[in-house]
Amino acid sequence: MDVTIYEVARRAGVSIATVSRTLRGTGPVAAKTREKVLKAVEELNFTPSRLGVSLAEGRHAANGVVFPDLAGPYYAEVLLGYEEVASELGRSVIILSTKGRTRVGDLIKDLAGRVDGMLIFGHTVPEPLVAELVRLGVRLVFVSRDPLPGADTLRSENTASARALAAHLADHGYERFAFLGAPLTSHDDVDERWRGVRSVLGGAIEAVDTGHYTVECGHEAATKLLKGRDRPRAIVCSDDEVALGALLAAEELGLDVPGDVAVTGWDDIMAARHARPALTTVRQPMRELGARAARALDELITGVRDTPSHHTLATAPVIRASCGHHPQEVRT
Amino acid sequence: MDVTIYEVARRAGVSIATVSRTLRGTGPVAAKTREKVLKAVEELNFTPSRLGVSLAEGRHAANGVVFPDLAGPYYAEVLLGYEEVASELGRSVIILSTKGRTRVGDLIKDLAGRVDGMLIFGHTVPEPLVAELVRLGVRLVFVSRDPLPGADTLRSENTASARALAAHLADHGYERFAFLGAPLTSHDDVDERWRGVRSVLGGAIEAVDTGHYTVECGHEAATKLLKGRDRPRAIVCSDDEVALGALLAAEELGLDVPGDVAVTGWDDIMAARHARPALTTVRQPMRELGARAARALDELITGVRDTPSHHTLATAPVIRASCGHHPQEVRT
DNA sequence: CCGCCGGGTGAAAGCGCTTACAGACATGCG
DNA sequence: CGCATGTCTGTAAGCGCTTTCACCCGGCGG
Repeated sequence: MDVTIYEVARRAGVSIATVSRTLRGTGPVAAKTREKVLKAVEELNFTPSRLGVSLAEGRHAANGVVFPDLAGPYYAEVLLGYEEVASELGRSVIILSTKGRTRVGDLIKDLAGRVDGMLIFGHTVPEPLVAELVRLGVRLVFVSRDPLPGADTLRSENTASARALAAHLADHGYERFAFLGAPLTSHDDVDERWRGVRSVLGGAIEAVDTGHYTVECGHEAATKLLKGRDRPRAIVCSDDEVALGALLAAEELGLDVPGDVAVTGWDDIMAARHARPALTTVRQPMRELGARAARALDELITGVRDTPSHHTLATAPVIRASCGHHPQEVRT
Repeated sequence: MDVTIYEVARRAGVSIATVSRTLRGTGPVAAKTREKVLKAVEELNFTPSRLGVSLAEGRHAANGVVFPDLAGPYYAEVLLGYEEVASELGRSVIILSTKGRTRVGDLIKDLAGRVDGMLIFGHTVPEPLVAELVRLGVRLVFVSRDPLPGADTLRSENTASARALAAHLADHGYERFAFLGAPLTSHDDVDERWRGVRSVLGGAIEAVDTGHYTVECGHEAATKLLKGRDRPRAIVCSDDEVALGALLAAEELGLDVPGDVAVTGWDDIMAARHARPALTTVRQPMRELGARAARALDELITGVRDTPSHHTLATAPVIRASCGHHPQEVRT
């Protein structure tokens, strides 16, 4: 990777400008000259240095993606959708996970210096830093957070599906519910889900904090909940991983799902379909979320659009076995 | 992001060389000068352009990761382990998925121009291109492929664990087995698993091709297999996703697992533990695979080591419910 | 009092490319 | 035949940084 445009030019007997023009198709080049250049390029196996190109062009042709973790399938799926489109658009994707990182600010700033724009998940980045990035003119797209000025936001619908899910559970005839989720403080997806559910179930549902959205935390919180008196008849979980933890807890306690207690998740990750029993959840178009984010970012970078856009993608409940018995078996 | 080192120098009343020296701590700088420079940096909120630094330094401080897909949890996990260490070592990671891509060669070459080295999964990249990359002097680490000259390889153990798994199944008293996997042609992980299993079970096991390592392919192949006459008593799957497909197939056909047919997977992905029934599988240290790869690549790049190394990480069967009934319940 | 040494600094040469600008050379027209 | 008009090509100025080299200057030993 250390043959430069100068060597090509020398070998072809032309100037580096001509080589550049030939390769990029900018400006006129005589057919004979082009041929000579291409031949030299071929022989030397020349690939323009990305660094040189970027420096001269003043753009990176790369995007960043910032996420808290890749452990669950959610981020991986969105990332995948993103990468596919970004690559199509000729941009590389640089990833940055913030989990367990100290000095996230520095990492983000370094990243900002390597890309033309970035996708940031939810509230991964502290608000002041977000403001600074916006001020610096970094093109930003946020996935799954509430709209903010100066950047695109993209998320999937929560409230309506939460209502639909709650209504479905109510139809099963249950009367006491619990909502298992992480801190319900910030304006994030889970908060909206909680509010959607509560708007239907009202005082019949109580919120329980799990700390994090993981199987372990769900397991722990559910165990406590199910062991206690006044065990809820149905547990609505903030996401699938917490729900899987709840399922495990019920199993260990010898409780039948959905006979003794119903459980629902959110996201429809791979494991949901295969769980014991199959998990009723809400499907998020994760890959499309990523794909749309990539296109949005591209618009921002190329300047096709300069006013922030805020979109919400539709979601839908996926009714499986964990929420209760259904007359005719539904299979997904 | 457009304040340059020149502006800082002007504001601090020094030359750009001094600014650079101050910031990088290379060369002597008088305390008073340093202070002036730092003050100017602070006021202008200066961050050195990554492009400029890289061009001058002749290195990218970035690594690439090439994988076929991020759909399953396997790649995501390895990637996560990789990113964590790479970031610790001050390197960004650029991802490239080859799934459904045409002109993979160009993509890889472009990537090669953006990084100091890369991690490539298995046989994602066509062999001639691998050779070219090696020839070009790109630092390479391959994960889960057989050793090749000129690059590091890192994989997890297959044969011994496959034998152990097969022995365990034999202990259950089964006599007819099937191996469900993708084309057993290349020298890859699955091939080793197959040979390990067969070395124990001999003629009692037959291989069935699934085409791809996906739930759908596993489902399809297993359905055919289980519907046919001479249904095997146990199905050893090439990986967890195929196994999940097999589990689904058995369920649909009204067959009890492990009562009517036993099923095992490989990888111990998240869904394995939660499957109906919990899936017996082999645990691969996915995250560690990634972490080790990152360190190996770093050694290659920094020049600490220049001879390729080839390592194999240990794996172990995880016995759960899908392989048969066990006297005392094992829970993981 | 002289010469040396070394800390501190700046000028300038890259790093590999793109592109504005200008020059060279044909060609076509009046 | 002269000139305008193109077409093609080369020169050189960046892009933002690192680093070598040379230089200046004060302090020290001789």
